[in-house]
Amino acid sequence: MAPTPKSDLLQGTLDLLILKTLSLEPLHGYAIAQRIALSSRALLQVPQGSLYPALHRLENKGWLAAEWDQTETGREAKFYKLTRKGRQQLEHEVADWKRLSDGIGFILAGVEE
Amino acid sequence: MAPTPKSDLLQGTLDLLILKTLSLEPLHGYAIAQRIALSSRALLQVPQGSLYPALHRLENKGWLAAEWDQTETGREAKFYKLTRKGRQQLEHEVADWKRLSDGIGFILAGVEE
DNA sequence: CCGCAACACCTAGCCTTCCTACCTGTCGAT
DNA sequence: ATCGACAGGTAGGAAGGCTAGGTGTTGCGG
Repeated sequence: MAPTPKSDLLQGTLDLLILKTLSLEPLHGYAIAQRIALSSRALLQVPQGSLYPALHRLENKGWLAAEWDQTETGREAKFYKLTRKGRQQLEHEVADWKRLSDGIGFILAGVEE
Repeated sequence: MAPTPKSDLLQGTLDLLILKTLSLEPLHGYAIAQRIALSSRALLQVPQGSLYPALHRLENKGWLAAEWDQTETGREAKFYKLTRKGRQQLEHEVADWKRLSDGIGFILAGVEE
């Protein structure tokens, strides 16, 4: 079978990925997905059916602000950018991720004391 | 503020933690939670209400086998051990974790290209 | 002797988040 | 004229974890 590009990321990481991606520059939804795929070196891919609801969710929580604008190619698209709260949330999520990632790292390494 | 013991791990990682912990030696449920806390250096803590249902789930999938026995202190406890299928699943989950972890690592590092 | 903490197991019910599978519409190239 | 990439979206369901409760035992401090 084909190398199975594998979608399926872990619950909870999607917010982190979106927030981090938008912390560099505002982007529209479609571009966010591309950017995530690109900068994760194709390890992670976000399906549209996960992405758009997530964007709405994050916007409702006040972490993102949306605005219609034009892409470089002259199309209408909804651009999202981080709010102040979103930036704080990002820091928070990065810390959480690090804790989890370190914790699992220890366990997988079999490092005991 | 106190170091915030923080529970809340990500969905999907619990199976990995249990499988890995049991790959070293069979343990009963209560001890699994302690072992995870210990070998993650207290970064991760699994509440009982997450642990026991997870053990049943993994057993139903055929990844664990359970057996009543006595603890060192002479109490009855249900000991779980990995099945062959469980070991395969562990490998699988480790690979998935690595992919995710690397992917997010790239993105957080801002490594592009 | 009483009570409480640690040991050890369990369930119900809710909540969140994600995925699959759809749908709409535009633009450019073939 | 049609097809793929671009760009947005929804509906429905499944999965998995958390909170909050519950049972019973053992051992220790007061």
